[in-house]
Amino acid sequence: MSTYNHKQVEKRWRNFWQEHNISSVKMDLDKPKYYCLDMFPYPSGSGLHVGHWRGYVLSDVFSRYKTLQGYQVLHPMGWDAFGLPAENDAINKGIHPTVSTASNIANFKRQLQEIGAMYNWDREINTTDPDYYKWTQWIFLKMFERGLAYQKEMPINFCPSCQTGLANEEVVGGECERCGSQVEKRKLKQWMLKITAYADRLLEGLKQLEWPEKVLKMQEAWIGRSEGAEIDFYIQDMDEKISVFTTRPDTLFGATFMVLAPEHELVEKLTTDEYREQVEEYIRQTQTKSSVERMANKDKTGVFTGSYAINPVNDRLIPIWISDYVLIDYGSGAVMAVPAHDERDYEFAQVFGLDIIPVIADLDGIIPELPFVMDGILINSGKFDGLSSKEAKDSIVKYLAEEGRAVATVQYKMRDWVFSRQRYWGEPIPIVHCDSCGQVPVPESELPVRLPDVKNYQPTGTGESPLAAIEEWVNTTCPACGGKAKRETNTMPQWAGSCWYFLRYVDPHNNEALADKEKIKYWLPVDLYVGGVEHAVLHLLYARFYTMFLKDIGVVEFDEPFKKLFNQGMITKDGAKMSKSKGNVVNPDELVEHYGADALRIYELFIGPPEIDAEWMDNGIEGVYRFIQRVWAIVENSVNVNIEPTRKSEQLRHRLIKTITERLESFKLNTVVSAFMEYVNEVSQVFGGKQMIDRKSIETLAILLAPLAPHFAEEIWAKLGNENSIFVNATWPSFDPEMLVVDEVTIAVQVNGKTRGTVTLAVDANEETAKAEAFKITAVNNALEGKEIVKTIYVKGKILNIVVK
RNA sequence: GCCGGGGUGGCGGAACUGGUAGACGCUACGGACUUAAAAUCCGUUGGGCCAAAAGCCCGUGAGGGUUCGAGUCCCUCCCUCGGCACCA
Repeated sequence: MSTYNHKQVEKRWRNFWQEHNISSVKMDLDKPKYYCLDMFPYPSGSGLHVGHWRGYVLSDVFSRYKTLQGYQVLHPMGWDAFGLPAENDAINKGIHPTVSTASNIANFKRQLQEIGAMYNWDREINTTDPDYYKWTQWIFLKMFERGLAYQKEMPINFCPSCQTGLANEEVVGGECERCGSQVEKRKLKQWMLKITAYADRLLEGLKQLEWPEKVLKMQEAWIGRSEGAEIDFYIQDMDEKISVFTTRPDTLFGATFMVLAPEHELVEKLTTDEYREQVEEYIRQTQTKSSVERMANKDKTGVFTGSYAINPVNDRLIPIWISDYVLIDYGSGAVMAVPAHDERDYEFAQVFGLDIIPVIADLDGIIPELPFVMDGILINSGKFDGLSSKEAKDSIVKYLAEEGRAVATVQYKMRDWVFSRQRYWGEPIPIVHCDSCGQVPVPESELPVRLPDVKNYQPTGTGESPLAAIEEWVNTTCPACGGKAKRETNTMPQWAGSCWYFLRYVDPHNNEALADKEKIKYWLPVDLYVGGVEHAVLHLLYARFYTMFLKDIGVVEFDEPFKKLFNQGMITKDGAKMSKSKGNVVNPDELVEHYGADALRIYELFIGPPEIDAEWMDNGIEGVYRFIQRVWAIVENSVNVNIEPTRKSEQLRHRLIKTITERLESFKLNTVVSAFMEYVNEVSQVFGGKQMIDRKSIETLAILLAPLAPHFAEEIWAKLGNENSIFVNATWPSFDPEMLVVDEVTIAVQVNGKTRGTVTLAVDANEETAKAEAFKITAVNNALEGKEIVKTIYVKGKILNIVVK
């Protein structure tokens, strides 16, 4: 008997699939479709480890399962290839990003092919391909046309030593990731995308998604909608007013001071000469404080400006302070401080000895310990006394609104998206700056604006992108007036290309549009999106935003691109996330070599519940390997022998179909594997423990195994005499419920809830029969001795419990 | 601090809607085959009492509760991993 030679077999079938174009898929309106998408990777130099494999195996299992069920399955792969590592390599080693990217992609592709994954390679995309980023730029232009892309002065991270702007993810603990210098803030004109215009839709849309609760919550928190009011405060002896946002207008009578962000535009005007020195010193301090310090130290600091505002409900004069606990970019950058009912204001009032007036009592009318931040009943609030917080929020805003001094509003934590990077390796922003015409979009016919080749990737030192140094590229003519103009030298962030890539896969070579409308209509939305939870907010929010925008301009017909999201858990080694620096990376290549891709695939599933983190065990794969060998031995023993199925073997077979199907559908993939093992253990006993089974059982087993172990299943399928691929020939089997009915069942016998033994009965045996059998058990009789039976509980097929006293 | 996940043998984990806790796999030990080894196959493997078996006791992070019966439901708490964090 020959052992199963995975190396030969897997290679042969991979060739077969390639030669017969098995993975190619076309739109077919007569068939149902299934779009199974992996988050496409950034092709890094270090390749894939077994942690990455987990998600890819999962999506491939699902794709193959759906294929066997007769769906047209779109399961594409591509490369999110713009990004910093390639650019850094270019700076440090002088390798052109295109070159390093291409070789990394080749390695990734090899690894993915070794998984045996059924990717539609004829639809491969690459975000750095000009034919692709042409459309990334096109979407930007459409946003620009509609006022959703605009420029604004924004502080960016700047490394004084590397002389370059840094992305947030390159700043670690306030220091430059590469050289360790303190990162500074520099104000530069940045491109922004007005994602806030979609805040409500982004929030609302979450309701219809089958996403992990965790991700929905994270997005909700990120959008951070809060309802409240804007209230105007006049300034004493000055023709100015300050507007504040509050969610608690019911506490307005308790506002005893006001706090502005140090950057607030009125600070200078409000500061009296007496306090000017201190105020300026404080502002200077906050500016030099790194964001890390500002976050770490939550002790309240601040200074008085010398001016007073007037509380609009009681005309009380309240001092105006500045403090860095008030953020300039939320609300109006100013707050009314109600120390009795807000923890931060309370702390501030304590530090500086400011008045604290309670205006909310609890529901029993008692003033609780301050600060009391819950809703309650109003006190010390003039004619509003006695109202509940809820009523008062309304009434007070209405009252002030009559005089135009308040308006109900909604605020979001989400900010507009800073969309420019001072980088070479990204999509050029297709805008031209003309002295007479201003910002002029590059005409669609001139897209793509290609990245020029450069010799030197060194940053310019001005905080501009390296593109700024390429004069022949920067200097151009204005598309509007034909005069001298300069190209925008900022590039797009890495997220840009991934915001819409799932659309391109349906029509990757289209030159006329980002994708054909009919094809979009057929394939989208994505039925299953598989990827790591690290993209819970940014990528998944940006992609939703893009989709909504594309719907608004008539490119797509749906709001939400990803119906169902699945986040696979991380695979850890020695209790830690796998990383090169920790030296705990498990490389799949050797495992594939030794045990085969199928064994590795199955182990990736078997390791634990797919959504939960799992610890890698080197010898865990051994068990899976043995399982494959064992099944192979059974197949070899049986295939040329004529074995008649028995009732028992048929029952096991039908039960297996049911179990595997149900567990696949509910993503309990670790238990899919154990179900196969249990089946093989049991079925090999059926025919006298001879490690042989009937042909029908082998056939079913092969099909059910095919999503998990495609090469292995093909080999069995061929051994059965089939000539084409199992994925072409076979269809997913169904089970007969009648075959699941068992006639005997073993149930537990308990005395007072403690199990004392088991009895095997006919499924529909009555209580008397059950009891009679139970009384034959020594342990049951021991427990009953000298006791009185109070009652018995008998649940057919489940339990017999005898209650005694 | 807030939100979410997790806590079950030596290890990874199973357990439907409350019904025999520890399936399946790993490890370890014993045995068969072999000149020997590898591979394979068979058996044992939560802890304890007992020479052994029968039998009994304990056992799903801790403590309470509901129930004939709780890993599963309710209350209080602990540990751990992630996310957010001065958003008024």
